[in-house]
Amino acid sequence: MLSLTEENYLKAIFSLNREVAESATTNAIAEKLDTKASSVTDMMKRLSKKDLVNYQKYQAVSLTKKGKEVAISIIRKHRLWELFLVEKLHFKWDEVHDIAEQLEHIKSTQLTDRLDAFLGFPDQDPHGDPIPNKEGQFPEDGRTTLSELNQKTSCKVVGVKDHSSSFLSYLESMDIELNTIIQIKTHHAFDSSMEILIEGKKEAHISKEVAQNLYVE
Amino acid sequence: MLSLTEENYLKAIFSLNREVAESATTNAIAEKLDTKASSVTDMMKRLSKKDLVNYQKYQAVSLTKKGKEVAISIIRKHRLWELFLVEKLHFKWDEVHDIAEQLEHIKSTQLTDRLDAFLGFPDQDPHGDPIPNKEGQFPEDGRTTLSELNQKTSCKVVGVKDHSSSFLSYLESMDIELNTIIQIKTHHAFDSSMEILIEGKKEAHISKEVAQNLYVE
DNA sequence: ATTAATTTTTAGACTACCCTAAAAGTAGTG
DNA sequence: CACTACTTTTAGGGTAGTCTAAAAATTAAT
Ligand SMILES: [Mn+2]
Ligand SMILES: [Mn+2]
Ligand SMILES: [Mn+2]
Ligand SMILES: [Mn+2]
Repeated sequence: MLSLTEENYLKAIFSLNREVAESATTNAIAEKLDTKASSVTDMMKRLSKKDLVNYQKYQAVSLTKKGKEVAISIIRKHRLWELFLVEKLHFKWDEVHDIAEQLEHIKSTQLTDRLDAFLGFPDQDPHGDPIPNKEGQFPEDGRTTLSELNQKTSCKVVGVKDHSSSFLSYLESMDIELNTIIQIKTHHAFDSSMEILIEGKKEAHISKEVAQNLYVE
Repeated sequence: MLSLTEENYLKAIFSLNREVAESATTNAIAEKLDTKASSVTDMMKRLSKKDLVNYQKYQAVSLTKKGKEVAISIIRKHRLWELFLVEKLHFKWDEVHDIAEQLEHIKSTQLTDRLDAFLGFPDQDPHGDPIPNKEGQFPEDGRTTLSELNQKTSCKVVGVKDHSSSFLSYLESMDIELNTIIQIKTHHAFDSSMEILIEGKKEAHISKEVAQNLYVE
């Protein structure tokens, strides 16, 4: 049985290596988990002994098959709980992450699977992130960001890339949420910023950074 | 912020003192939490320093106001989650306790209150136990056990006193569950056992112990 | 009132996890 | 190749929580 701490390390390594291969270095992991490099080294030795990570001194670490399975199951639980909180308990999408950080560690396969069924076997969480199924497979995700679209096109918000509370509440303040319709009026070439129309009502100017972090279709 | 371990100690002390006053001795607590007396002594010192228990060497321990509040909030969460598991995720009543033991430690007042609302502000868990409200008050509970009733009377099962998995699955095997109708045919005086009719269909003989652990009305 | 049995506490040690400071390894630069 | 900057590991120590074995206190019995 793994501890909450071990599970968090595995999840951190998984997400680092998902973004950029070979990027799960001691320092990167420490940063992500808000701990110190020496603590990471310590933990890598223990996880390695349990055959959860491939660790060699001074080298970036990777997950073993077993480690990957655990990480994915934590992510699955995290996202299912987030969806539950939003859909059933009416939380807003920027309020659920911290609670899900706790709920993701509840150990009961039955519970996870029944929650999955209760939610109708969803394949996206409230932030538009893919929810892996019982077998650990991620649903296909051919998502486009707003920044990839041309002028005069119209689209619907289906997710965010950046999940930070600051970004989410910025969106909230702009009245942008899941399923909001956005029309691109102008796409400035020089700084990639945009003039947009939100829900056909409100005009706004958004920066390149914002456009790159909004998934649309 | 309290640790899971501290919370479990508080809950154990609360339930010991609920049943019999002055009964939260070092040994009793150790037994309840499946640990050793020396560990309990150690923890009592720490909880005492945090003003959660009143502890004096060699004496039974009691909870302070603060300690009682924490214990009740854990119990509230435990019972709300149990009800959620049964009502919404269709678990059986003998399957939910262990999962609720984990869920009761999730820290978010908002979550608890919204779960409460989602379930319609219930005042009983799936085992018929009272669920304290947001203010920590237990709903009035004037429950009767089957053993208190006379011959030729009829009643409905509304809860159990003993929550052990073994008792619950014994009931399951007898087709006795929440809301089952039971008619008492004979109440033997010498051993307090009973001949009963379950749901008007099935006859059965039950012992005093069973009758004393079934709440009915 | 002694002695015996039982309960509780202390002493000392262990694991998981974390930290700081110092040592060692790796990489980049002239 | 030597020097520097940076990363990682080691050494040593801290806290929370646990355990066993022994000492001390309490309770029960003679
Ligand atoms: Mn999240
Ligand atoms: Mn986590
Ligand atoms: Mn329970
Ligand atoms: Mn518990």
